[in-house]
Amino acid sequence: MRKRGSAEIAGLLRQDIRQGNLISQDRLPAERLLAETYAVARGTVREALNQLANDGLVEIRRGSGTYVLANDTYATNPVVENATPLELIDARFALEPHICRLAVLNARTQDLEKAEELVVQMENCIEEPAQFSVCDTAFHTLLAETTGNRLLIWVVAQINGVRNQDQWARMRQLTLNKTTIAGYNAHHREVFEAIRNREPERAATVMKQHLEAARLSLTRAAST
Amino acid sequence: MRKRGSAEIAGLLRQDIRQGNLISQDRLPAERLLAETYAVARGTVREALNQLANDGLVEIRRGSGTYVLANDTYATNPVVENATPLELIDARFALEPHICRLAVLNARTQDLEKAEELVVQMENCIEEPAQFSVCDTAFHTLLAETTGNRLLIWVVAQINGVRNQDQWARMRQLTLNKTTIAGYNAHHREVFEAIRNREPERAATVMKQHLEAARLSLTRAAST
DNA sequence: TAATTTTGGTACTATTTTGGCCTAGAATTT
DNA sequence: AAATTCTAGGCCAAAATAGTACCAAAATTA
Repeated sequence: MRKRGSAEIAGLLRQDIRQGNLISQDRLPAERLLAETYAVARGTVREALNQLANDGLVEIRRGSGTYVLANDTYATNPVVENATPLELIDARFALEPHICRLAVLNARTQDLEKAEELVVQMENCIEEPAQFSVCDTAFHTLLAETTGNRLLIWVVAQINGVRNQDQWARMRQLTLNKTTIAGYNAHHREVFEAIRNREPERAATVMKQHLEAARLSLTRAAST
Repeated sequence: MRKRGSAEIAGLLRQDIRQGNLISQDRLPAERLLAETYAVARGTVREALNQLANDGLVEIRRGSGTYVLANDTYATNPVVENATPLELIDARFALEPHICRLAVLNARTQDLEKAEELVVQMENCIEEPAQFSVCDTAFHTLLAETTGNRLLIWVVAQINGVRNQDQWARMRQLTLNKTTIAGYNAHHREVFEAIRNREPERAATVMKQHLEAARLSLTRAAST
């Protein structure tokens, strides 16, 4: 892991603001908390925040907190922010099966290694929904990256940004239990093996089944 | 004069900056680290960095690091702006067939009316590639809107926003002739009728054929 | 309202990181 | 053989960071 200085942290926060993960008038975590989460001294965080304030991205209020300012430069996207979990699943239903096909065509050895690593990691997360979720996102992101198509990579990144929303987190908590995680893991492994064996249509089909299962969990959770 | 190794490294870094892997205000790895990663002595790296600094690409700050400067020459636009026509087609290949399915499920009478209007309009554009192109975009956008999925609508809008004027416009000029427009029109009409008749799979299949044809035109044009 | 907690502001020192500079020797080109 | 470039290492000074403590403004709570 690369050593992170204030410039890196400022960059990370800038990216979050640009992508709309942090929207106007949101309050950033306290400096001491940011320092802890980035495993960095508070002074470093302060330096990063001052850079952002200089750029007019945030406003720092003594005793209160640091707030994201409205900015015309980085147009935030209310549509993406407000997407419902069901809209999200539909979008993934559109994208990911074909992403699987393209991944089959472009997967290199190192991609397969990374993918298998993630699959194994997820299989060890049956009791830990939160960590499973992180790996799950990483897995689907990796598939997009494997396509080598920058446009698709970007689109998936945007959509993944939505998954960090409150509503999504709540739904996830409702739907992710031992049984569903085990089911998802079986899907993930099958997708991985289809890609490794260079079977594009099978990979796409399994991904469809995977998403269909996810959609079912969602609608079932929503109706209770 | 011996071929300078430092020039090679300067070239590699220059490429990273140009491609946007390193963007404005990013800090380059430390000289000692760069030396290690490029398997080269530190002095060589320093020589390379001084070349870049002379070219005004980076700023070297003693005790701090080497930073990428903002530069207008290498436009560091978002990925979307720089997507190639082929990446674009692949992305549409992923999205639009499923969008057709969802459109079938959600199409209201007024959506069908608008779609038919656009189909007719395109059929009158056989001699006018430019106007055909506008209607074509509108048609595909309408399909996305018909799904009612705001996330998909947004994604398609972003993809349609791909400028990359030069490359894209050139490709369009190369590929859009009377014959191809006529072919596309047949596809569009068939998609429209599949949606009107509530046949989701047929709509998706025809859309795939449509995009396959578009991809073929592209690759054929690119190889000439 | 008053007390408490939280939050940013500031100061200070010790440590680490980083670029600047130098040298001697090996490798390559002319 | 001469000249140039690269390697490898050490040392210096500038800058950034870690870590700590305390202050003041704002927010929260009793």
